[in-house]
Amino acid sequence: MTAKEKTELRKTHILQAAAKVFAEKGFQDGTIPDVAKESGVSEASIYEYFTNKENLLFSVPLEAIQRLSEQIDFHLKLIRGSADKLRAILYLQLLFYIENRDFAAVIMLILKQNRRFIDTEAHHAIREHLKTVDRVIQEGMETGEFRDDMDPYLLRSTCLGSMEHVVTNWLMLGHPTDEELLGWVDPMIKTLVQGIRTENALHQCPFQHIAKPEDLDAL
Amino acid sequence: MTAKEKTELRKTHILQAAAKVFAEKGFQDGTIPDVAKESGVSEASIYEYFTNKENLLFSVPLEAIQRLSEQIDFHLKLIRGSADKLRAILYLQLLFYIENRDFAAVIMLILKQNRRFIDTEAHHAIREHLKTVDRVIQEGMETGEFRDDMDPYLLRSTCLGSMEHVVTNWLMLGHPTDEELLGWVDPMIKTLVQGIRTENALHQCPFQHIAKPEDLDAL
Amino acid sequence: MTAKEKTELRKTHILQAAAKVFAEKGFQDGTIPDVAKESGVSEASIYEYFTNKENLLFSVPLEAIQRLSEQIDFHLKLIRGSADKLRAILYLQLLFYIENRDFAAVIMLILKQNRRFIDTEAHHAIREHLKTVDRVIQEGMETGEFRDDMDPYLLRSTCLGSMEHVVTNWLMLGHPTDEELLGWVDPMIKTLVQGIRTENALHQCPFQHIAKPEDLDAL
Amino acid sequence: MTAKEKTELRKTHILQAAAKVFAEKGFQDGTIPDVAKESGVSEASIYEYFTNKENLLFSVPLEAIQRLSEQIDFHLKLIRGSADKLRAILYLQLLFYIENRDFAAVIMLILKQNRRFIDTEAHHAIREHLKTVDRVIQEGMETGEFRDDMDPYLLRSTCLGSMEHVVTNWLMLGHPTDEELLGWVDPMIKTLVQGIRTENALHQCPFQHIAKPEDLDAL
DNA sequence: AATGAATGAGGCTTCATTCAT
DNA sequence: TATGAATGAAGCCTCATTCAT
Repeated sequence: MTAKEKTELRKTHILQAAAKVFAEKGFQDGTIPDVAKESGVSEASIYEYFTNKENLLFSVPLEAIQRLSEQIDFHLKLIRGSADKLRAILYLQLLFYIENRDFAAVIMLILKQNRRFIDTEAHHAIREHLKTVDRVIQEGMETGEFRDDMDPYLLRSTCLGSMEHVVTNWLMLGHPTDEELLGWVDPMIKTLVQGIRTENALHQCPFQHIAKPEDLDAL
Repeated sequence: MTAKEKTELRKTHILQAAAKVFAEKGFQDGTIPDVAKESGVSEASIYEYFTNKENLLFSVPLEAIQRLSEQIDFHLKLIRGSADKLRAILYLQLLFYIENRDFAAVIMLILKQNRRFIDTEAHHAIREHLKTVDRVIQEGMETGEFRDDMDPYLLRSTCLGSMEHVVTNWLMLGHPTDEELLGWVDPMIKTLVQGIRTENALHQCPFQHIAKPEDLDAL
Repeated sequence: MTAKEKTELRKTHILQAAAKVFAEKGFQDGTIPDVAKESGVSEASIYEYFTNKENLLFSVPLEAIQRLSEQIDFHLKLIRGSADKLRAILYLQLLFYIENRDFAAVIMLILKQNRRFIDTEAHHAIREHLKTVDRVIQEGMETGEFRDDMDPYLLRSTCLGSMEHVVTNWLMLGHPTDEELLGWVDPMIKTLVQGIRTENALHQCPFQHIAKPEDLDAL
Repeated sequence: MTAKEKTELRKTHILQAAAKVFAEKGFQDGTIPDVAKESGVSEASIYEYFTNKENLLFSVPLEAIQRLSEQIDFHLKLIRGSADKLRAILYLQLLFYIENRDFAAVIMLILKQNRRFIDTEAHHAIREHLKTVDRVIQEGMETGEFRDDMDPYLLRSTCLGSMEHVVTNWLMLGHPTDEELLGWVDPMIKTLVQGIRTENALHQCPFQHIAKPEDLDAL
């Protein structure tokens, strides 16, 4: 028992080191020797826990994503209103990124780009999480809180894309600060929910002349 | 004259090959030998045109971004209405990505992640482009077409983030098809402009109880 | 214990191979692959022991010089008379060169020419050795065995320069044979100590008219 | 005629550039591109004048050595006394090195180490120069100005070795200054001619017990 | 279980050299 | 004659990975 726990601890330890190294240097520039140094574990030992360098990379977000997912699922049960649920998702996700910056960098900057990541258990967990978001959106449409004349996938993309864009800039440029970042959740949600246009502009949506006729009905 | 043109042609040729290689394999897994093979030029010759592997990478988007930027600037002059202008920007950008898939992949997947890219001429061109977007948003706020109670940076992030998210998925997952992708411009704009909520929900924005008091006025 | 010894042995082994390769081909023409082949060790392994090709080069003479230095210091304690001490120094040094031809070539032909070698631990050891020579000369002047109207640095240069010239030719031209070389120690010392001129010529040193007045007293 | 002169000028120009480059960086680290840049001539053009990089190197000292040799030969005719002649040789050689530092570095530091240099026309010129030195020494022995119980080769080695040692240090360490260096000719000659020992020590040459019996007679 | 030691594989890069103009 | 352009060849070095202890 203690032996197994010890092993598990060591593994976590290596994963944290890997997250830091990969976050700082990227996957290819971050080396196994780097991870060994950072974790204080020998190179050979890393291969006792992970079959591969890539396997190590893919293992970095696994546990974290699951934890985040569970957390979100739990909170969603306590919230009524689709917009509020959306808000909670973004909030918790941002909070998680802030508290686990290295993981965030690995997920947002490195894994996003790796085609093989898609076949991974971690990516499966991400897709599960996406389903949750989809469910919230679906629910919002069904209850009439959200428009139902929009592509749900686009809606999701808009929500997540906004956040990811902001997070990526935060990771790459160090802007804004952690606190400011969290403070942006509400404005972000507000923008998404209310839309850009003013009330006056409500009935003269200027691009509609390009849209297909059936879109007009949707207004 | 012809000699210089030939040289320029060769350079462009190498850049296209590099774009393809890096788009397919990533920066580190794509090798100079790969680019040499793809372009039919010797490895050594590549170094006649580019000082570095990284310099080669950074040169890939340079000309393309400038071309796109000029194109966008030109079209914007012909369009009235901020929303329509936003739409044109997204449309042209998507069109460009579709027509230059490799460049798109290099910009969206590879360079996004490279910290040194920020100090690059190409990145400068990108920042210039961002300024154009900002100007459109600013203009929309000033003319009253857009709400002016929102952070312009967030607005921009929402627009671009949505598109980038979609493009990234298109690049990584091959979904949707090229035609579908272009067809999403209008729905995307619509989502952004109109917001998510229904008319009924207009006056009961559910998350406002968290927002600061002055936000209420803004409604 | 045995493990450490084995490591040390391997290192020495590589150093000997390196000495041979560099002695035969020079530093630049002698390659790491050459050293690998000569030592029967893989290229990569060489980098386990030495950070650099240059570091490998600089490590070649390190241990040898220290050993020689200690040997000389030990013998000097047993000898009276500055000329005899000088003789011992030259003798031991020549003997060492003969017995370690590759090291000799590396020191005399290759390192002599490398400006960065000066900042090296090995070069420090050489400077220590030079101090020993200086001390002998100083002592000879103080005891009255040597003239004290000469620049000690020049005296040292004459002694070492003579030897180095002979050794360099021996290394480059293979002339004279090893035995002959050792046999030259006494004539060399004799030449240095007695000077070139005959007794008759003692008082008509022809170039003195250029020398400073006080030099005349010294005669 | 003018065409030929122009060609000759260009060649000299390249040689000077090569001397500078090789003197500063060594033969291998100094590249043809370096020489091209330094001389303002294209790389390809260098190959119009020299078959090889090594041929370029070997051509660097050729003309200079011949010029120096002729100069020395000329001056020697004007001087009586072997010691004075020796002095003139050292003086002119040092002067030449000082005035042609790059050539000096190439000869002393680079070519000394190159085995193929021996088969070169320039090396032939050097050997001719050595014969001149030998002739002076021989003459000194025959006229009774120099001892004739010494190996002439050793005598020459002592003279040249002393000088080379000093010059090498001057080149590598920048010590002494150019003026000081020339001022050392007389002390150097004095040391060589008079020997190290004092008059008192004349009849108790301490190492003689090792020397062969016939050496005793020489005293 | 943990690791020191060893290496195959391969990438980036540089240059001497050639050739067509 | 002069050179811009092109490249084959090769070296240094790094690292993921294995294996004996």
